[in-house]
Amino acid sequence: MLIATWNVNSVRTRLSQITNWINDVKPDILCLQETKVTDNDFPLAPFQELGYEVIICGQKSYNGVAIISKFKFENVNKGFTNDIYKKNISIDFNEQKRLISADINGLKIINVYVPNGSSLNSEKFDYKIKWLKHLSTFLDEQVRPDDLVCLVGDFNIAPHDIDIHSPQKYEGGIMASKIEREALNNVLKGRFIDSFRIFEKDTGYWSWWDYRNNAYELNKGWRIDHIYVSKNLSSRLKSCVIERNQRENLQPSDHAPVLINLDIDNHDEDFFDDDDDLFGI
DNA sequence: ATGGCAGAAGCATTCTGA
Repeated sequence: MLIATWNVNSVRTRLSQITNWINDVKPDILCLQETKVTDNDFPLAPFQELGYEVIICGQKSYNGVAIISKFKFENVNKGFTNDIYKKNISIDFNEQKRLISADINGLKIINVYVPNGSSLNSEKFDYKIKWLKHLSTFLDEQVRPDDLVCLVGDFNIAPHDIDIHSPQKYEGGIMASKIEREALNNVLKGRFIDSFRIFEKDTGYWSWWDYRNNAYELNKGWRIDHIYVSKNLSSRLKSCVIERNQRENLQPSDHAPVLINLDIDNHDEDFFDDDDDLFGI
């Protein structure tokens, strides 16, 4: 089962690149961020024509998330759930469309677009940290111990120094600060693992390159897009790759897709069933 | 310290992103 996340920086501008990539890779589930479009104007048909269902949670100009799936959706949540939501009376975290989740083919898929935060002394940074705390509470209440969970998206945080091309230059700054990393760890709380780091321990792998300063050509990137899976899925992970060639498209997104292959189609029980059938022949 | 590049809104230029 192929599951992907991609900050596309406008689904309408990137539409043909996304459908081309779907035709090429044929993911089972694709989570999008920064769709930058209202639900009324979201281009559903191109994905439906490829045999996918779509759920969307968008707004005008900014933010916006969507999930595209070969399988049907159950228990769809757009934004934070009401029970969580009403506990915070100071900030309306559902105003900005940054969260969508659903149960898909036995998995709980949670797609996030974490706020960027601008700079450490800004109000936006304060919002980013509070948003992550809110997400942590959301997970506390939504996720059961035995759930099979994929928490994916653009986290706008490099988890470690090896996830930045020049860690000394950006040390302690936005997307690299201790405060953000601790807020992220509080979300993960030891219950999730970073799929990419199961397969690759080295530095030099990026999912985002700034449009400015020729960053892609100079390979000055950051790894800020992540696929976290619950620990009970770790033995099912077959691969995790960053599709960096998508950053070489004409008029590309500044992010590349991240893709995992999860072996949940062949449970042990199924193997036994197959064996029984074979012996019966 | 600032801008650089890109998208949306909307028609000149501003806001936002990371």
